[in-house]
Amino acid sequence: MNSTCVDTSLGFDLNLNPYGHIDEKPPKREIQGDYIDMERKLSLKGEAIVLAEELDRLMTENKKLTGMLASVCMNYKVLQSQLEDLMSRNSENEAAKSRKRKAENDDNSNIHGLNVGNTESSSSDDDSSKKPRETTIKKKVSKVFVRTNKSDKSLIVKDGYQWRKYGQKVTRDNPSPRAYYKCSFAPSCPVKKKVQRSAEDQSLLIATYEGEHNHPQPSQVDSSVGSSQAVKLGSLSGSASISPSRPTVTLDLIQPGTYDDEPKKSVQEIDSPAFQQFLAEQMACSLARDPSFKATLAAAISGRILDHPQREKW
DNA sequence: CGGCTTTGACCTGCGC
DNA sequence: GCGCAGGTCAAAGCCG
Repeated sequence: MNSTCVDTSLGFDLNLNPYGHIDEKPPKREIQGDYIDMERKLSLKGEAIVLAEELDRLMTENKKLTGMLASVCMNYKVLQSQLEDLMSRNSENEAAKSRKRKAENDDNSNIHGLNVGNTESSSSDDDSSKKPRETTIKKKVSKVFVRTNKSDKSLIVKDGYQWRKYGQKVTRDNPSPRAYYKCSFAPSCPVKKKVQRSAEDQSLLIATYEGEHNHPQPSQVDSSVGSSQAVKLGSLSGSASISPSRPTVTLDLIQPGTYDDEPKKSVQEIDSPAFQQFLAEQMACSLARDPSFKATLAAAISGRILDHPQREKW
């Protein structure tokens, strides 16, 4: 996610004093000497001064807010880098675990991310009159975390592709079963998907994708309405599938207050305004938890408060 | 009736 | 070689 700092400069150009400087006098009118007119002039001048002061105050506030936003952006970037660091460490641990068990012999193909679904027999395959196992061929592996409701027991992760479930197992280190899916859109598509609830967080579904689709996303083919979603999802999952070292994306698909009516939130909802709003709230929440952000905010607020009485006595 | 899910059996790799 | 655990197969059942 690119953090683009929006220029919040409000551009206050209220044109409060069309005559340039506040002391600059307006064109003379011929009714000088009239007492009422003098009074009006004086009050107008005072009003102009007040407005100019207000303008000055707003500009200062604008500057402060811009500064605050810059600091928020900076904090966000720091948090993002920390998160990435944490995620990379986690996936390294995971990779080390799996290496123990698998004793991989396929590092070469991993480097290039090729050989996806390639079941051609190699020289060592001569003795395999059995089915050619794809487990010996390294594929692109990506993980996607999908947050669902704890009460939702289904192991369904909607990602725009068609999947056929071909197995389910209860694994040793996790009480919740793991579901196995194959891509059913194209018979030749080698992509497999494993879906299991996180042992630590039952509301978190972990979908592990193996391989790459050799066909476009079904929803992309279908309709123009679905295509916009499909494109977005495509880019999303793309960002999650580059390398096994940092291949994770978390989708928090719970929308407050709406889940009970619609238990299976799909990934497609990331495009909805409600999701965007929720995302914004989550970001705000994350930022609020950051001590440095709090300090910056407190400094800005206290500065604002201390500033205020000075202005009020004008 | 075709496609999908379920589920027990089977296969394979690994550690001991 | 044996046992264990993960992964896959395929028959049976379900559903639209």
